[in-house]
Amino acid sequence: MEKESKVKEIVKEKFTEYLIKNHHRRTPERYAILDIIYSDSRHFDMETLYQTMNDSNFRVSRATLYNTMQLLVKYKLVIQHQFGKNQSFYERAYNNDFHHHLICTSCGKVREDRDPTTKSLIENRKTRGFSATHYAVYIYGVCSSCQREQKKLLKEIKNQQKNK
Amino acid sequence: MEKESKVKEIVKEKFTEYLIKNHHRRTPERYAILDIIYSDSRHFDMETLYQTMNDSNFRVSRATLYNTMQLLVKYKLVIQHQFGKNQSFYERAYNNDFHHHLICTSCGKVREDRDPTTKSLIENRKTRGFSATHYAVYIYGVCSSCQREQKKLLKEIKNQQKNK
DNA sequence: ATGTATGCAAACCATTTGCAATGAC
DNA sequence: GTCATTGCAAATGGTTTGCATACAT
Repeated sequence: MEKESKVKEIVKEKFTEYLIKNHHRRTPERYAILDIIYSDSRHFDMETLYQTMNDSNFRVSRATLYNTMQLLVKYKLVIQHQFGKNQSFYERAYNNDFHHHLICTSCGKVREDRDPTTKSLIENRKTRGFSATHYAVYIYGVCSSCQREQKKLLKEIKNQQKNK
Repeated sequence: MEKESKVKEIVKEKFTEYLIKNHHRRTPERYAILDIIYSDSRHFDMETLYQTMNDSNFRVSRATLYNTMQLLVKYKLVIQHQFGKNQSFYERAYNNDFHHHLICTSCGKVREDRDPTTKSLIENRKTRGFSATHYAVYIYGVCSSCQREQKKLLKEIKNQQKNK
């Protein structure tokens, strides 16, 4: 808990630094958005963020959300993902351990999976003529609950054929 | 060259097998699309595929393209990517060595980078309650030509400030 | 005071969908 | 002959944009 609030302070400082350096204004909206994002370490989509913001005491327009997310991504305070649908997902970048993303192609849910080995492997891999800043690993498959669902369905089909 | 045409034959057979098994029709459009895709080993977007198809002697509608791509992805003959924009990219799945994707955040170009080590590491990693089918590694950064561009720009700015 | 950021609504654009016509089975 | 597939055009939905207003500097 205590550590979390410290993280919030640090990213807030970093954000301030970037905003000043790039001659952008330090608006309450921007800080409110950053705060909400760093109140949770999981990934989220825009609609969820929009709802969460407006359920909290801070009403923000979608336009401002998109605008601010672009800044945060550029400043590397937020990572942007696309898990196969034409929709962006985001997660905080600072103080967030590297993890693979296990994406269920059946229900669309995304699970995280920490993997320090792959992390260091990818990080230490140098590629001539390319200056890497960040990376992502997406593993597609079927999650356990969808596997159960599919087995059940298969069984039903077999039973139906038997009863013919 | 010879090997390539053999690959085409094999995927064609696989496609036929899947289509029959799933009671889908074997239309000339579907085979023409598969053929075009396996004429190139690089990734491509829908618009490019649409143009390529129509520049060749086979005119196909966008609807059919999207429809067929869904099938090919489902049958794992094609891999679908999203490199950060709300647009899908595709590449053939069969006989295509695993590679990382180096995505330039400046110009958007995507380069491939073979890496057998990471491949086996990810493949051998078992995750409880998740049955993985395929995976992708995206590395974001700045490509060499954009790095040069940026350095040049920086120099110009410095010179301008000097001349003031 | 100046001009950037916000909020709203309209525009955008890749993708999906509805439907009549076509053609694989 | 039947019904899945095609092609077209319209709809969808996440994201972007234009513009008047608000407010950080």
